[in-house]
Amino acid sequence: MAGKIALKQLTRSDLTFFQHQHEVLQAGHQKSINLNQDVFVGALFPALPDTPEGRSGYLGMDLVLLGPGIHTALRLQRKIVKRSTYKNWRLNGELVPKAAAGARFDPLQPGDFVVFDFSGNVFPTAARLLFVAAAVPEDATLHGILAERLGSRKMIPLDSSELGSLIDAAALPDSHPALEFTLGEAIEDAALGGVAGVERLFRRRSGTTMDQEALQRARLRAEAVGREGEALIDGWLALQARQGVIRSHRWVSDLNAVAPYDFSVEDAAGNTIRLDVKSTAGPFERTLHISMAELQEMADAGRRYDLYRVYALEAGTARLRIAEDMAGFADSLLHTFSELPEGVTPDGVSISPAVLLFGPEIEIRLPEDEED
DNA sequence: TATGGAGGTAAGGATCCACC
DNA sequence: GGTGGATCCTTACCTCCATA
Repeated sequence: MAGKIALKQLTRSDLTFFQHQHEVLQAGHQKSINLNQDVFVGALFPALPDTPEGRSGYLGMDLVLLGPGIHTALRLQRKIVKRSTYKNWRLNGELVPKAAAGARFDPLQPGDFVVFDFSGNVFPTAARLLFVAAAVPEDATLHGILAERLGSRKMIPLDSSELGSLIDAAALPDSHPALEFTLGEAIEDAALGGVAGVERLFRRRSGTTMDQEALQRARLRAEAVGREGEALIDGWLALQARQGVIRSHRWVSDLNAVAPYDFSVEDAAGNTIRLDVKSTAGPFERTLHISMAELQEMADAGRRYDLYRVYALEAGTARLRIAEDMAGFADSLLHTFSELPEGVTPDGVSISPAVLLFGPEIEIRLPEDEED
């Protein structure tokens, strides 16, 4: 996940977000977690006040709650609101009921931590929340490290690499949900069949039931991202056709899921180009995977085959870089594979985008009527 | 040191819903 | 329909801190 990350120390009133603490702490009627202005808007979403969503003061939100300690993810729908009279945005809506959460959040006390990982570039559309409680033995080391990092401040932004370093330093047990933050890229890679991701997970994790759940979530997410990326390119190509940049296009994989390419495009000169879309919500550099069938199709010298790298993908927006005419590259790989012993055939390859010749970045932002 | 902005807390009003 | 409790939302006020 290419998230915007923040670390916050929980106050008494923040903990009223949970039914148990709301009853026990008697910390007022507020049922929300305060999102400090300087971090939530200033550091993470500076353009938010200028968006219709920001002006509406209402952001619907899918939440995945992780921790404290070792628990499976709890999914909820809540909202982040800011009325005109509010000073801060607040994660609000409804407290987390005991019926849904059991006793897992009961150990949380004022002074404990929550790590927010928001999805969304301009405004948040979803978030993962990792709760870290001093009273939970599995969290104790990480709690100390986060306390030292936060110092006297109440809420700070973090980048993913720094969060990864903090979590690594805590030497958490293999099944701790915080590892989803450091191993998210590896999980996505493994879900797509990447060898590097599998190796990294194998080194760090021990195949618990939580791993299966995380992997399944990553697989479903990767599929959804792939589909969303193709839909976005479909809309973008339609726009290109209307502007006369291309004559027409056809979304082939929408009709035939096993097709070795995603789109067939007729350019302005009437040439047919096949193209495959590789999408990620993460950064451009994330490893991409090409199947053997796609490689063979690429190597067909009679027709141009382009690779579309869609990244930083989120609702209706993404960035795109295009590697044109992959035939030579695919041909060289297939030549290498021909040296393998008879009866041995690779299923596909994992490729760092750095080894391909990509064109400049194109920002894709479709008008609302182009989405879907 | 004064001031203003932001964070945290708590009081009270509005609304919903179960029960009679 | 009336009543009362639970829940949710709004707002006021206190405290802290950065800045001039």
